[in-house]
Amino acid sequence: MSEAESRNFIEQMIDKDLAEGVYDTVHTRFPPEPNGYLHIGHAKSILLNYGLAQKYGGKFNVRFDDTNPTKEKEEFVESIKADVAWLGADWEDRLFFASDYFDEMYEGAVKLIQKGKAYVSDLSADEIREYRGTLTEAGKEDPYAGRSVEENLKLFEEMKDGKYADGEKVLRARIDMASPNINMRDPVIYRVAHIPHHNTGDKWCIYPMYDFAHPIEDAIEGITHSICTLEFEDHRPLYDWVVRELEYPHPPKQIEFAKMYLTNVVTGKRYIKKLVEDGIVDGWDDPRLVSIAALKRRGFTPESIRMFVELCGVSKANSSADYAMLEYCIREDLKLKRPRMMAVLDPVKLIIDNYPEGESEFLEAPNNLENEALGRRRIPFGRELYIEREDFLEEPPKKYFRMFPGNEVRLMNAYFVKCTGCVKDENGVITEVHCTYDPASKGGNSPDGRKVKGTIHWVPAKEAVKAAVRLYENIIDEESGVYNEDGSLNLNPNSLTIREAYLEPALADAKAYESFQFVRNGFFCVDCKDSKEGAPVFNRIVSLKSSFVLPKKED
RNA sequence: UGGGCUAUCGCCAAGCGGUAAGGCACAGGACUUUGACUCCUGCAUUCGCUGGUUCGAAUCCAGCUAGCCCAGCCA
Repeated sequence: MSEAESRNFIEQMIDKDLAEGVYDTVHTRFPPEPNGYLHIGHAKSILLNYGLAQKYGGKFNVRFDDTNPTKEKEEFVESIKADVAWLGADWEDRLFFASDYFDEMYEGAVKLIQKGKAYVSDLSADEIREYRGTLTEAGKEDPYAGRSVEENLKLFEEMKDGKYADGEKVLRARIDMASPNINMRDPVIYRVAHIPHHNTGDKWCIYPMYDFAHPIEDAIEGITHSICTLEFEDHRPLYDWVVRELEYPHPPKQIEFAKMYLTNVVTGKRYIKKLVEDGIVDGWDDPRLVSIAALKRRGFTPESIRMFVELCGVSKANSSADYAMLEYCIREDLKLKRPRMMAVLDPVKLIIDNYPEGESEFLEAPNNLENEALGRRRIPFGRELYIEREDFLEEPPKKYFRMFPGNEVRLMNAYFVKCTGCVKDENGVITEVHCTYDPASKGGNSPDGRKVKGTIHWVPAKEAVKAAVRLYENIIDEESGVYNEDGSLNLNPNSLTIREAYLEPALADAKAYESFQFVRNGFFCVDCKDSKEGAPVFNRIVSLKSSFVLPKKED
């Protein structure tokens, strides 16, 4: 890393801190609230924090920010752990819960009260809102702000002991009711909630608010750079206030960056919930979604997501990356490390008229031309094959290099064949394509050196295995954007196509999570949920780029 | 409308007073047992706008404009 590579703004800030001796190490964290599934946006935060720790030889924690038991669930703790681990962000032995620090947070609150920096208020939620003022008007002092330290101490302890009902009393930080920053107008830092907590059970009936808890969590863990998203910028003065008033010796520093999502994807919890409830998707891990679990099931690799995050960069400008960038990353990752097999998604029979009836043979083929380490395979070959329906055209347009009467093409890894015609049924649908082959061209090259322009893939008719193959498109209709005028989602009715495809026999035993490149049809992954032993179901991860498009028919 | 933040190619994004990196996308061309991959080539006289400072500005200053965030006892 001796190159003068450009550093993002966070790295520049860290460099400065290190150079000035503000910190002598880098310690980051990923602090999810266990209230839902992680998605691609979280992946950015995870990999950013983890990557920074790696880059600077520091540490990375995972910490569940579970300060609000009304929203959190144990099941999300497990799914989040699985997703972070899958992405490769290693927290080693540093997996924490904010709720483990409730004692220290309580002591912190007491300390603030003792310093006269916090007070118990009896105002209702509505009254607090009224007293807070508006964006343009200053707030008014809380009528309970004048309570003595002793009284506040006593009241706060009683809150802890369960003497008050939910909402009856709160603890507020005494800062500045006239601050232009609304977050500084005596924010509530503790509330009463008689709800069992997934981690602490019913030990507590008061819970700290994010703004008070988060800086303490960071300080306790020795976090140096607390990286969060832009909407917390206005909270930074409060963050700094807490670590200052609580007198932490090495206060952490909050740095904000812009979240970045993909264009035309849905990440909102309530929308996804509705898609699941309406049966439009088959769960939070439906391959059309961009939750980490969905991306994994679709066949994306951690490497591809890492590449994507790096490619996108980090900044403070709100932005939305093209889905094409993600697609590029997964193609890039998979193209050299996955076998390339032949699969026919829309089959039509090809009959080689001069191939002896009843005979067959095995042909050898490399699993990946550019990567010999992936080995070779043997494919059965015979008189009858299946080819892609679009690979034969009775009347080809210009620059069409595949099958048409009189044209010679190569059957990939097999022989040169010359198209002789086709057979149609009473409706004019092509049922068979006929050709003759050149036995001398075995392997795909003719000894006389003649060339063909087109190479097409095929599978043997008898030995081919049938399998369900699912093709995906964006679940959102891209033309009209994500939302309809009424706020509902603008769905693409063609987001899922299921095909009964013919595959090379070798593909019959593919295991869940295994992925392949189907020649010309894209990258596919064996679905981990719907596949059964010997009956894989394939999800298309991404298609291949194609510069050949049939000209549109003119009416 | 108070406060905070942002604005550089269709999409990301470098740039930090010395005369616009890179990637994706796109378009040409070469190569090819995947019309894929790979390889070349092209793609902002211009940095939201307007003024100012300067020999010199995307970078500094002033004033506009647009977008995002904040009035949870959510995070």
